[in-house]
Amino acid sequence: MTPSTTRAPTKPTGLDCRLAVLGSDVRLTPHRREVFDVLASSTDHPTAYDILDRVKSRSPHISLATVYNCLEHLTTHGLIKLVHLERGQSRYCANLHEHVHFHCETCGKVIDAHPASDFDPAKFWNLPKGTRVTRTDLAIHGTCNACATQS
Amino acid sequence: MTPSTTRAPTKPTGLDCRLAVLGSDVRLTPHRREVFDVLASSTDHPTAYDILDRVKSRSPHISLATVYNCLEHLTTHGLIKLVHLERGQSRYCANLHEHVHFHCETCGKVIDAHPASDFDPAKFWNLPKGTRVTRTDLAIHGTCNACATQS
DNA sequence: CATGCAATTAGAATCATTCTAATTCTAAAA
DNA sequence: TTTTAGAATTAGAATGATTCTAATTGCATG
Repeated sequence: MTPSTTRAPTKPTGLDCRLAVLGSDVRLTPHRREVFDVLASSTDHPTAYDILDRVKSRSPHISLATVYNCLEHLTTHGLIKLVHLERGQSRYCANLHEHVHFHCETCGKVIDAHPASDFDPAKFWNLPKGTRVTRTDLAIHGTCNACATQS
Repeated sequence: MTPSTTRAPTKPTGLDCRLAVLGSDVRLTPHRREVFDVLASSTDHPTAYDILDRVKSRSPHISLATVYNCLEHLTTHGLIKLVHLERGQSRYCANLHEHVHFHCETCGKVIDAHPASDFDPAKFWNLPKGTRVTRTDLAIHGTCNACATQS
């Protein structure tokens, strides 16, 4: 597949779903919609494999490659967030509210935590002059209540 | 190699180097020492491959497996820190002072930023009751001054 | 209804890391 | 001082996660 010319993506019409985010128009094919819905209804920060498993109940023939493609598309269009807490599989998150991730190092659970007050972490650190900040990722590692009490 | 009994690690003596960190005594073999020294004199948050390249100038026969082993040992003993900013290779950091990582999404550079005032990020977030925090990782993503000005 | 590109797919390829089994080294026991 | 047990190191295989490739399918426009 070596296209000789490039053309703007087909405009979304008909069966396509659309979602307006950050002022841009994101085209959602059925698969992309399903991947997004699965993630939006998950609170456990699933991996690509987890998402494949869950989407399969509705679309049994979807492939891992398509899940990765959809996740990539959704991420670059700002509909979901990619989370890197440790080595190995990336995790995904559809919570677009300002939040941080608490990661339990015992059971591996990831919990969203929301700010107690409005707060810009970037203000607290001496960043070099001229630095432009686009996003901050705060990961808090430790032991969750369940693991802490049963030990 | 299937040891029938387990014995406490050999006590460091003679040629072994030692470093007292966080109250524990960390045994440093020559390779571990070299890996640590390379990292301590680097400010660019090198990957395991980067470290292998740099250590090779002193120990041409060191293997990637040994570099990983040394990094693992140094990490679990608190002498260095593991940094996950994006997909792919992990990065390592010997700066044990409280700091965060600024990651330039254009050139990939990683810059340490130190706190402007004393600050506990965990205080600003509503963590579930009973949560124990062991460490926090703050990654700030954006564009560094050099990349911002030349675009 | 034909055309062209986007989306999807299966499977191969790549990349990062960990594992395995053999070898070497070192410190303490004999 | 020699022996010896286990730790460290090694090369290369294996695994796991992700990306790439090439072929196919689906859809919207001409």
